[in-house]
Amino acid sequence: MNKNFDVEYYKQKYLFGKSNKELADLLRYIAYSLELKKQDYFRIIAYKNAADALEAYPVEIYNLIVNNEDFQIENIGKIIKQKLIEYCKNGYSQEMAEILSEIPITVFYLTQVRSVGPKKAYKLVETFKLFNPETVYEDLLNVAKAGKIQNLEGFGKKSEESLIKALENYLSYKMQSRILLYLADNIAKSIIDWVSQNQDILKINVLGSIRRRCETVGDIDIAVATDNSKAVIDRFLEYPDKIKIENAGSNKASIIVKNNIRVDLRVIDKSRYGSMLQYFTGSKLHNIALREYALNLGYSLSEYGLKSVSDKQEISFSSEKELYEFLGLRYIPPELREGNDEVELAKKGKLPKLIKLSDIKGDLHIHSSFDTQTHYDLGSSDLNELIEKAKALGYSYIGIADHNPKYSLKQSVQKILAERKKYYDQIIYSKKLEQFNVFIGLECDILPDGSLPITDECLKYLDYIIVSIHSSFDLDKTKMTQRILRALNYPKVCVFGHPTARLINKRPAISADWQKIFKFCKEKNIAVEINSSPERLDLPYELIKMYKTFGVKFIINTDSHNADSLDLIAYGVDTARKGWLTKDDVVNTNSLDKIELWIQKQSQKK
DNA sequence: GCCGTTTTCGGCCCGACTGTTTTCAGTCG
Repeated sequence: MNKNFDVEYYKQKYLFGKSNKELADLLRYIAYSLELKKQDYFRIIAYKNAADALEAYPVEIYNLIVNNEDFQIENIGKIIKQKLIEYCKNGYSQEMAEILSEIPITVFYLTQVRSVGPKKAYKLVETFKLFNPETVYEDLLNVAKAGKIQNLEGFGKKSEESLIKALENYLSYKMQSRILLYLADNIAKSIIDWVSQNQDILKINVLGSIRRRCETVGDIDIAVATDNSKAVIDRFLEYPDKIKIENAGSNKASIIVKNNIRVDLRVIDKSRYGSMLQYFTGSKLHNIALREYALNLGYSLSEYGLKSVSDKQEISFSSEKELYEFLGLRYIPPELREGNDEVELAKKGKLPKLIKLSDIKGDLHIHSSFDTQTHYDLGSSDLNELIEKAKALGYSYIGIADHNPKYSLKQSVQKILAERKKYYDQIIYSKKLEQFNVFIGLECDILPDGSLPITDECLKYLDYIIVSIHSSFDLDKTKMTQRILRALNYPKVCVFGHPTARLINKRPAISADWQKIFKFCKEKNIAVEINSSPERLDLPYELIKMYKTFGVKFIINTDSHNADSLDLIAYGVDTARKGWLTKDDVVNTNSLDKIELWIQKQSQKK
């Protein structure tokens, strides 16, 4: 018997990985396995739903399980939960192994290729004996290139060609993850600018995860309202920076652009535009919740509108607002549509009034070009340029938080900070600022033991300190928590900078007892930073939402290294909105005198 | 297998696109 059919093979420890995404794939493979064995349709659906829910769940459940912490996820009931627990604790689950073992593992591998589902994968694996998991993609590619696939029943020349492309694509891009929101924004803007030059466009919007302001984006979706869909789609297909056209119909077309990003354009008449906008903005979980809610009112919800269950009458909506209002709901901003409890709260009228970009009155995490002899990058703009930019943004204050000088310079650290203060004070004085202030801060490393690389004598040259982690990211949870708490206890600390220290797609969040840390921040009046840098977006929105209920205050900063980057504050505001924050939750929505008072108070504390 | 303001049984979303077919299957979102 081939090893892939053997239960023992599927008992290799963590054969499918530990992340939520990988665990979700594992559940999907079980669904595929059941599908191929023609088992109960709804049992299959149940595994797929569980997989979707797990993939959308914000906390890595592997960590929860190994720490014996409980979790409740919609659509994951007792049975699947128990299997996940068994898999995470033992490295495999007996029952899962049994279900999977009737199908070669290479079948599951092939389902990762676009346009290949379980049935095609199974047929290909069986026909061409593709049992080697190490080389299955290359093996199939060779078979396809040899022209052997077009003769298979249900396949043809075209499907052979598209399979070759899909495989080549998969092989060249399989290492690539979802792109950052910031990059997706730029691509989407360029395409929208191009398409919008067509005269037949009545409305155009970006949909999906970009519109919900998710930190990363898989595909880019765009909606257009028009009476001439052919002209709009033709224009879209002529987009000059496309790599290829994926498909093109009368209501929808897809192209591939740089970074192997797929862009879908959906076209609809003006009268039903609101329904389409709502439907394809998602998220999937939000739509499920909304659909259930609508069904209770006697309507079935689709991308075309509502259909009365009783008399089949269709109702269309030209705007999203009308749709939500018709259902008796307050308008739900796209950022909140993640399938938590937003539908329920919209019904009760209890959605928060989300913070807006215009609420921001200043930015306290800016790096200037003054040479503090740090071992990090300096900023490239000087204080004059930063003040001008901040004024242009309508700010009342900024805080310069350069990196601390190198730790090895011990004796001269104080001297560098003294010179810096003198230099800044001169600029501030000479500019005769009115209704505007500059705070002189410092972004200070939290050393591995929780101490800070400055002496008490340095404090007199500083208005405030941001503490943040730039090294030793993998301490265990207990040590990391102690480390952070010690640093937060230093005098003049006002801000805990980029708390999880994650870099999206590059470095995972540190492990720490956030509950303990944020409670401490609340007690000490320390603001928890929402760092707007597109590759950080740290604190992540899930944690913001979770710990907002503690009453801790947040601050949205850019961590800018040049004046232009002050504009990126919008990404921090998006993240705050996604974390359900209001103006009152964020300290830098406060006026200058309130901020001055807060900073003074922090410096008087021991 | 999941879920419950119809709660322990009996329901569970569905339309578009592609390709191969000649009325449908597979895949995707």
